[in-house]
Amino acid sequence: MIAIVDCNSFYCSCERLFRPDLDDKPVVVLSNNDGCIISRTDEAKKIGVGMAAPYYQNKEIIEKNNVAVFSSNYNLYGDLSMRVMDTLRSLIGEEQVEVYSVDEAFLELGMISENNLYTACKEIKGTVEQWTGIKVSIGAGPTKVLSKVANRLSKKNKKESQGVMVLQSVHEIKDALERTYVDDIWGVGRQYAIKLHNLGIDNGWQLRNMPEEWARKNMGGVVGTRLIKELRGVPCIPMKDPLEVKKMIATTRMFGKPVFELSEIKEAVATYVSRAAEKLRRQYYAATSIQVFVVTNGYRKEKYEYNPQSRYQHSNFLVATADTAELIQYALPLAEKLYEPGLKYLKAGVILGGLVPDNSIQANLFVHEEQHQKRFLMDAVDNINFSNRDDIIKYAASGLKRNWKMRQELRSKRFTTRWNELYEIK
DNA sequence: TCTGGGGTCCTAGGACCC
DNA sequence: TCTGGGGTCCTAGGACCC
Repeated sequence: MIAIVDCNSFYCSCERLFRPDLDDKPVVVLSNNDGCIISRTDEAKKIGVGMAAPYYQNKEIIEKNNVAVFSSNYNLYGDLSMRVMDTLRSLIGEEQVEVYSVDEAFLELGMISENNLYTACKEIKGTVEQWTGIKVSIGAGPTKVLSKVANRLSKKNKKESQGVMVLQSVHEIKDALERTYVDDIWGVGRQYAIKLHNLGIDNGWQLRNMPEEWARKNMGGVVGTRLIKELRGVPCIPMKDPLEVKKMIATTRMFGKPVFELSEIKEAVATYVSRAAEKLRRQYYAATSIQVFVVTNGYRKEKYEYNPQSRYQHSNFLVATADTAELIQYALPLAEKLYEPGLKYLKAGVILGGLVPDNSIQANLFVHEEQHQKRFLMDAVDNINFSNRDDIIKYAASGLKRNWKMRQELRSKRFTTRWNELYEIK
């Protein structure tokens, strides 16, 4: 059996941890640039705040109801996420936990007897909540897809389920799938949901009973057949090896306000390269390719038209690197190639690909000793930036004025990752 | 004035090989 | 009038996820 542990309104819960006065009040957290609402509590949902909705469209209702609003504080959420995951690992074993996202993890529960599943899940939930202060919901079933179905229902009826739902018997599974619209099934997105409804397939049980061949033709090939099998209780999406390496690392941002000048775009690209390279080094990888892209608001002249268009350029390197200076040298010419005067630029991004573990470069005969020195330099820079302030040491290419920087006006303190932002008790 | 960021997997099609 | 079969690698694009 597989379980999924999911933190309730994760970002909001993190904010509440240091603001207990908000425990029963509506809270929302905004995306970068304070653009969209990306986390909301049940209280906020109840008064009609939309999920993933633009902030400005909800401003009125938010102000009227005294909703607490935060800009996203990823240092804080990342640290608390790690605590939740560490707790899970210590409870059921490192090998049994697959971290699926910042607020979710799959658990392999094969070692727990079927009769004890519910109790075990309750215990896991209780311990995580007690140790970290973050509330979670747990769903369990014979496959990942069914565990997600269970998890969703457990959240929907919190009182009745007490945040834990286990699907074991055929009868339980049938009942759960009949109560779940296809739209709410993991792996069915907007496009497929429309297609399914048009065919009269509305709930999970109906979908489960479709032939695999049909799914192969109509729901993205093998992806579709896997989904049907999982709904039938046949595991097809295995647990991932925790040691598996990433395939790409991206840093992309909307600008705080639209940008027109090449110089500003180059500054932003250099800055994003620095961020991405930091992530790369933190995981002991190096990259062999880079992709730079920009998003413009399109060619149409109509006012306020939101019609984003992206353009890409990429290049490959002969020798993998994790050196910021070198990566900047690859990236800037790409930015120049992308630039076309007169357009309005909304966003830029950098994607590092072809990742390899960086010890494989050190083994490369053709790498000069100097490369290793650069790695020491980078480590020193990373340490200083991390322990003091982001970008206290940075490359000149990434700019000093940074007019394009994103807005983050309502961010809470980084209580758990910065010495000078520790929680104060007076 | 204002709409996030960071990922994964799969497929089709082209270039190339013997 | 006629032109194989089998394979790999790469990229772009589409769908999905949180």
